[in-house]
Amino acid sequence: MEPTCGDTSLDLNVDPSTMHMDGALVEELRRLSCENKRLTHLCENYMALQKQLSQLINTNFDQQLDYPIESSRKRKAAESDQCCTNKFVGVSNNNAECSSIITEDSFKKYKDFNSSPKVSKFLVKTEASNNSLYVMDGYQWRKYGQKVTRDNPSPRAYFRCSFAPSCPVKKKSSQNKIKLSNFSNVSHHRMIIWVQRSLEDPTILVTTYEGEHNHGHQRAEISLVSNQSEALPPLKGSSPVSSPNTATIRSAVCPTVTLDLVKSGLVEFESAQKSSIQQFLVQQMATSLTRDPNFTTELATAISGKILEAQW
DNA sequence: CGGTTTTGACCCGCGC
DNA sequence: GCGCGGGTCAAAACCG
Repeated sequence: MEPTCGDTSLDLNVDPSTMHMDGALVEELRRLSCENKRLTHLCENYMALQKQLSQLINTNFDQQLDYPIESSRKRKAAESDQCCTNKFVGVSNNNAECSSIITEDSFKKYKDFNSSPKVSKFLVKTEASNNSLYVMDGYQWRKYGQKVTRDNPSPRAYFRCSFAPSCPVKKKSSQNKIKLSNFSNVSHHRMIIWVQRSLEDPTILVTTYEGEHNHGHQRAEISLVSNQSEALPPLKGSSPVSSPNTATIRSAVCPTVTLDLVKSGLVEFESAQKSSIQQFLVQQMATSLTRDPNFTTELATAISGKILEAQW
């Protein structure tokens, strides 16, 4: 499937002082130009193949997602609520040619069959070595249970949205536990998530959301995992969101950025968050690309090709 | 010390 | 009514 090609590594360590526009050099530049065109063509073919693959995967996921939700209670709810069930497929950018891949942290909504988000289902591609059930989607979740279900040996983890100004769900001292009856009054505010690994593909996390957030994102946690670095471990213990008025952007490479929401407010935070993420993504891509010796080689080849074209 | 995670126990709905 | 299985609770452990 992967197109085969010869050794494309080029020795561009040429001393400019020894550079003479003689026949040999022109011939070399012509060869490099041809090679560059061949690489470009190769890259286009690769992208086309990858597009086809992702379309194929999406088709398969659509078929797999048509199974009813496991619990009989859920099954009934799903039947009655079928029209408002969303099915999303989160697909990581698993381009092996890049030195960075975007993992579950930045999964995207791939399909939206209905505008009502009461029940949403995501498939999130994860690293094979990553066994955690954490899905970083910008919100902060508190795990409140884990269960091994009958039809899947992988445990299912249950999370609740742990922070919202209007959300009364809080864990207090042992004398002031939140009872189940408290939830019934605020059921429309309640946001529940459960996560389970797919039986067919253990690297895929099946993430189901129930309810709607009545607040903005509390935290944008984008993790770009390069070939050298590791995925961020789940946040344990004390949350980096030290107060309800702060939000933290973490990354494996960049230092932690904490935004003060006291003055700016949530709306401004949303835009600041987006621009921070965009800025971070650009920086991360640039860092990853410049760190890759193959990229610098290809860049030099492309530039020399352009120079050659201009000269002809 | 306060918040989060873990995990066994309990609750409750459903099918038989 | 009983058993099963999924969902949730809550005490203890853990962590920064």
